[in-house]
Amino acid sequence: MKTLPDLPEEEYLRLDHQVCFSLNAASRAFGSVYRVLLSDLGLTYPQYLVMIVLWEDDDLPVKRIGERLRLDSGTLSPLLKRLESAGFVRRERSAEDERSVTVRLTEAGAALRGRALRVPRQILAATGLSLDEVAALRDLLHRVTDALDTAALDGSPTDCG
Amino acid sequence: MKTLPDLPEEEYLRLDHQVCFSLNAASRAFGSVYRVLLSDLGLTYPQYLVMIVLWEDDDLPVKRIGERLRLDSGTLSPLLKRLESAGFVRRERSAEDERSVTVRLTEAGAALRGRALRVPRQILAATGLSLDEVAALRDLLHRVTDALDTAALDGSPTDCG
DNA sequence: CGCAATTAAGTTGTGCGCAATTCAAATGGC
DNA sequence: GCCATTTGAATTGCGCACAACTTAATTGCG
Repeated sequence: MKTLPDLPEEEYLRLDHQVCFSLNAASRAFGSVYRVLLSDLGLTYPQYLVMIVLWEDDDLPVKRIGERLRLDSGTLSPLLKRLESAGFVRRERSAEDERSVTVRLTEAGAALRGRALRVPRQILAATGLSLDEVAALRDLLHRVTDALDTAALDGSPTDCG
Repeated sequence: MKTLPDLPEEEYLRLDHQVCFSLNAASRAFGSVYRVLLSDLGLTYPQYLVMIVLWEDDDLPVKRIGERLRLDSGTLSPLLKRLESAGFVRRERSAEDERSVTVRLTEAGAALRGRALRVPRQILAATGLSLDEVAALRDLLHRVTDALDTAALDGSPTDCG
């Protein structure tokens, strides 16, 4: 199984060939559009993601939220504090396990969902993609993410050659 | 021309359906792998991108670098300062236009390219994608980015309905 | 020419993302 | 039961991304 042809390394180093850069650029382009749509709701995009998780499944420990979003407490702790002071969630120490902090929607947080419902369609429209293309893109990205995670875990210098 | 079928808004709000999240996750997965590879060179990923631009085309004003990477001076100014104090670039006011600052590789910066040549292949290998798949992904991402940029410029609430 | 508008960098402030560390609570081996 | 280990959050520190603003140089209109 051969994945890498014998092209000069020079070629691969060009900016135009960097997938990661395209990915990065796309991610930031999304950011601009989301920023406009979400400013109405008083949310940043990462905060919106946390709210989506809670709208699907309320009353979660920080740990679980982090697992779903691939974020650690270093990112989530301050973010959740901001969501709390915005009045969208409440945080309380778990009774069974005093180490754990449970995050729960407030009424305002739950109510916000209604106003958020229109966002995904607007975003989808802004991408100019069909639903099939979106699905294809998502699957491709999942594959890449999994592969990269594996490579990172192996810590291997991915011996190629 | 119909791009959006009549599914309940609820469906679209699920985390699994958010392309942007997949994109985000992929971007961060790339980050972990790049971090390991680039720490050898003493570069962060955004710094690496700036170096790629300069390796392709040395002696550029900050403005041009920003255009290629979609970054503004608020991001580039401190980043370039760090590259300068790392000894990889030099910054000097342009003679013809005193407003402009020209960025130029030092010998160390130019020499670094040799050690960076192996990075793209390692990254490509880590993605587990074929060259064709990479190209397809890149094209799809470019399309999305362009569409999102247009939507952002229009500032339109992307009337869908 | 003279002055308003534009342009290029830089600065400030906010919020992420992540590594590294700290602390307290829980767990497991003996 | 006791103590080392592990675990969940929080904190600290650094770098990036971006909005908003500042400053200084240039352009262009009258």
